Amino acid sequence: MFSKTCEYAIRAMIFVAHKSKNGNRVGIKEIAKGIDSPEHFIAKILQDLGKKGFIQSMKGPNGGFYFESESLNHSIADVVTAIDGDKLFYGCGLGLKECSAAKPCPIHYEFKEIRDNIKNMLDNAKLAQFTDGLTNHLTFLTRK
Amino acid sequence: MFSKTCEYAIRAMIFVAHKSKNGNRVGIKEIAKGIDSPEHFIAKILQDLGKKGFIQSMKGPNGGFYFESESLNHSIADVVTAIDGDKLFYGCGLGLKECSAAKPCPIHYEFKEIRDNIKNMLDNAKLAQFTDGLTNHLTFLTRK
DNA sequence: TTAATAAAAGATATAAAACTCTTTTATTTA
DNA sequence: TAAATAAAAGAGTTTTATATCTTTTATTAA
Repeated sequence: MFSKTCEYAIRAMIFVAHKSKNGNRVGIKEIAKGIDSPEHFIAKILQDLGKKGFIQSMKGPNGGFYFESESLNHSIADVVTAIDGDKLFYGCGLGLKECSAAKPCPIHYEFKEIRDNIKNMLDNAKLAQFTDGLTNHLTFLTRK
Repeated sequence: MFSKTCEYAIRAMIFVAHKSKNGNRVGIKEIAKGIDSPEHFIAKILQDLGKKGFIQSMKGPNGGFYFESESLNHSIADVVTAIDGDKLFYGCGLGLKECSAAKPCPIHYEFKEIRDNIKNMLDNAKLAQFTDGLTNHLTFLTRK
């Protein structure tokens, strides 16, 4: 469904949202460990998301990644779009460049329903809402 | 959602189902043109699906790909599973190896709904049902 | 039974995604 | 202001997916 890069991105964003609740900044090593991802790889991804304004960061001692409160209101769909683009939400299921009600592929209508369903779900999934589950150990981001 | 290989596979299967209705066999060149894919690449894919019993073929003059009637009853889900595996239907949305109600990732329940939805739709989409749309020019497999 | 046809198979090439390593820059604190 | 810290940036490697080219095998029809 998502690229591996995007999976790491979502995991990292939720992890940082969770860990930086109290105003702390979270270092890249802690993030990499916390979501079980290659350190330099997730660093690149977060730098990219940082440039795009989805997450904040600061260099130096006590530096790390964190969220300004507005950023916490971003949705998983925002992250997906930033990393993988919007093909998942608007692209043809069979990969045709042009596919619409005007010139539908064979499974166009079945797919449109699914895509709308996915978009709807991911639009309504805000980063902030996933922190409590982690805090209360009801949900998990690693398998260790 | 699907790999490119899988997109080509679905397009080819529907195309052959459509073209071989009358008992004709469809050559690989015609298929490649008909679904706008690299010839040798789709050949490999169909050979693979042939070995797995999802499509039939015959060599030599008047040879090509075709369907025995039972094969036409296969679903798009069958094709997807044969090519991409069942990660889409059962895998974790965030790529965790182990993710279940017992140890859910943060978005587990939201995702389960979507996955079930996708599986249900693709299970119920049989190859045979997409041929009429092509015959009646209500649906399309290329953009030419 | 030979020539033509078309899929099967094998080997190779290219491109994209995933991942790693090294150097630089910003920030803090002693 | 110097040393330590941690992200940013740049360059490179590895792996996987996608695509191409060549040879072989099965089938048909003349």
